[in-house]
Amino acid sequence: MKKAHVDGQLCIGPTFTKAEFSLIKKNLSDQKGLDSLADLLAVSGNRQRLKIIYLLHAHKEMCVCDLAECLEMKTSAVSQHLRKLKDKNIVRSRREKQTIYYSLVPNVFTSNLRDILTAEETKEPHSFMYKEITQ
Amino acid sequence: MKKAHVDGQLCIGPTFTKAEFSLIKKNLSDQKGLDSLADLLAVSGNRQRLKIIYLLHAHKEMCVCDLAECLEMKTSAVSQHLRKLKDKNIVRSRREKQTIYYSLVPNVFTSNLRDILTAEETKEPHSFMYKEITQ
DNA sequence: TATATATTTTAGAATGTGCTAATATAAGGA
DNA sequence: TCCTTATATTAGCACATTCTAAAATATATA
Repeated sequence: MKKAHVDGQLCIGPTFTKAEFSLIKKNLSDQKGLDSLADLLAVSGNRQRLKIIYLLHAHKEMCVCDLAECLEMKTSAVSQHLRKLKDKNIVRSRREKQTIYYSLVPNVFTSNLRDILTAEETKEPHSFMYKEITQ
Repeated sequence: MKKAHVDGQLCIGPTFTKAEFSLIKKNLSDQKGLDSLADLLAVSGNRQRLKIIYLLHAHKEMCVCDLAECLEMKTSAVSQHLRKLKDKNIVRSRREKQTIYYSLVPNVFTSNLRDILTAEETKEPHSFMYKEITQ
């Protein structure tokens, strides 16, 4: 089984053949959802935005200035975070008079997030995340 | 039910009382795992790093230059991504001669990621992420 | 209409991230 | 030992992100 030289760099370790690399690369580029998933994770993976997600998870819906008060942030900053969450279909909004209420969109991604948040609640810090599965 | 003025800003919409805000803020700061979870999501929420996670999910273990070849990146860049993933206990490494093999750490977080990646595989792009749950 | 409340948008500054190129470290083999 | 391979580290640049402050927009009410 002949090993493939990596393009610019030298690397002839105990790896894959050129044909195998081609297959792996093809399969990788076929996973069209990966980039979208990365974007969803990135938008959720901000401390303030995850707190927003948590608050909406815990309170069903909240307006911008409620969130600003809870997070001790300017409404302007909260609004910018909410726009990013809305762009990724993580939250939605409804208007009632001047007030705009935000809530989590019930989709597969937020449902996974809710599961993680529920499991995390009332637990020791980090216990959920870092506990290794030994099987 | 008297409404609370939000600190610097004016906001007396149909929101919570000061006492309720206190409780919500206290509960929020009690959720010690939120920041760690945000950090995990942020590290996973990078397109190249998620591809690394996907490749390790699909191939059990790979060395740095295998990953570099598949991702068409410099080994240096891959190595920097791997360090971030290792810092968050998402991947681990083992040495065999000069070669260092990386694999996913089997913990609750990576197990959730694997579930999402498995569900995403063989599906239409975006179908998994954006399909709304109507119940 | 004028004024107040609620939210959004924008510009700009500070900070963070991800890459390249160069260098360093580590292990194997001549 | 010297040279090659494999990986890691560092500095520095380009670009992205997040905040503040100010202005804009939208709605409600006197």
